[in-house]
Amino acid sequence: MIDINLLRNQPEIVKTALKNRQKDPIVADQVLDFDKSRLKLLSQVEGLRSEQNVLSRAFQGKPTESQLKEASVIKEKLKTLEADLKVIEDKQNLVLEEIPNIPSDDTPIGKDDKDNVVIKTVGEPTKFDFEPLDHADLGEKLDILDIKKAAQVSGSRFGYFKGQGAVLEMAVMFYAFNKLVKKGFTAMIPPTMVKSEAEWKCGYTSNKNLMNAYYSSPEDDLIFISSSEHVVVPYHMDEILDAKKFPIKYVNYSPCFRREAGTYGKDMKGLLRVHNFNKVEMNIFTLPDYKISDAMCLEMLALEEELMQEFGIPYQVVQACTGDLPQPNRRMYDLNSWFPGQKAYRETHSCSNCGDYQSRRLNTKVKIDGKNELVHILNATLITDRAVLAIIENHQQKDGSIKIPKVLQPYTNFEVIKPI
RNA sequence: GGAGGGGUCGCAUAGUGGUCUAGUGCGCACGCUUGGAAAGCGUGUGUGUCGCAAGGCACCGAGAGUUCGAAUCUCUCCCUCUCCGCCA
Repeated sequence: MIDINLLRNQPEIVKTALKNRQKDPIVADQVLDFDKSRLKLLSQVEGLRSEQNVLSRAFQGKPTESQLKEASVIKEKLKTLEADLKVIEDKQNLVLEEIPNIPSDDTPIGKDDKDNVVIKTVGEPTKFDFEPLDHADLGEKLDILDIKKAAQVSGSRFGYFKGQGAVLEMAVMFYAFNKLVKKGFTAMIPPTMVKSEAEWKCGYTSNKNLMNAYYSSPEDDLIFISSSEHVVVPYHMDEILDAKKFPIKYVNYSPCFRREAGTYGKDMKGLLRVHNFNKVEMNIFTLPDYKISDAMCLEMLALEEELMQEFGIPYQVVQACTGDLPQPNRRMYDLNSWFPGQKAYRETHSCSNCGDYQSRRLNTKVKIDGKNELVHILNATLITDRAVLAIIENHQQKDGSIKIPKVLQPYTNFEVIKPI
């Protein structure tokens, strides 16, 4: 949620942001209108409550008839005014929640992901002296991925990692996880279901379309996480953190669940777009200073890059434009890896600074010079299944085998996946 | 899933309808005292919100209700502890 004071004091900033993010700026005025009437009502209600309190304190023992009468009058007035206030508060919040975060100044302005800007290309698309296969074909030939069986058992957009494929998956996850633990991140394996309230505080579900993106169990009021961010970021809700311990860095491993509603027909071959995948994620809490948190965002990006370089995957770094920015983000980079089977760069990572957009509702603060300030919160992919697919495609050999990157070999205990 | 106990200011506790504008202890901060420290003594000590300010309002797990008035009574929910059941 954005700061209502920003909207009150500098509405133009919010309106420009809305425009750039392809939203109707009228919501800014709607909130301000509600805010005006709300404050008016609020001062009336508080005035009445004050009268009520004064009167109540004057009662010693039993109140007299006339005192009771006076109190009843106040009570009746309060009843209607409080109801009005509640209605207008709810209305205001509903619209306010829809306003996304203000993009950073250097975020390119654009309509959708087509306007994202490539800021870096590392390596060249892998060259082969044969026609490379995609991971689905390779996976079937080598018996390391089973998509057909998964379709029978669980439906479309699921997969089995099998045999050496399963070992490779675990090796990639654990290598990445351990790498950050060695760099001082706190390791986390969080719950994979979250109460709707905590999910709401993360700021994604105020965009109503997003509820469609999640699996949920309404009778239990639980939502399956689409990323460990949704349970690790609320880990510090309603806390005042110790400034001396900043930045607070977590590396989390978890399965992730996404309905992928509205993506019918897209990426139907292979396991690039699945309902259920594994991910190692970074979540960082920094002091509330964009200089600090934006620098941290770049540090996370560097870690993503380091890993992909170790795995020998060519990639591009893309800066998301205003139209492609998720609701809580002020800035986002995507890392797109080369997939020889598709002859295309595909998104494997993202890296975001959400500023105080999430901490405002989560009520996660830090005491600075005696004042409590909302912290900045960042999230970034370290590695997912998609990177495993990229390894499979980029390291395929003419004889149909797959070479395992050196850094992973101590974790897989094999150097190559050979055809059966 | 069943039975019972409990959730109060950083921590521990008191509080069972008006004296709670939440007391006390610990912790913390500052001061006095001291050669210095400890002890002792004194003062202070949360969050949010409205307001230029003075100050007001709200917050005792969350929400609703009863009442002139709720930490206190009622209802629903959440969390937690103990026991039983089930179970990796």
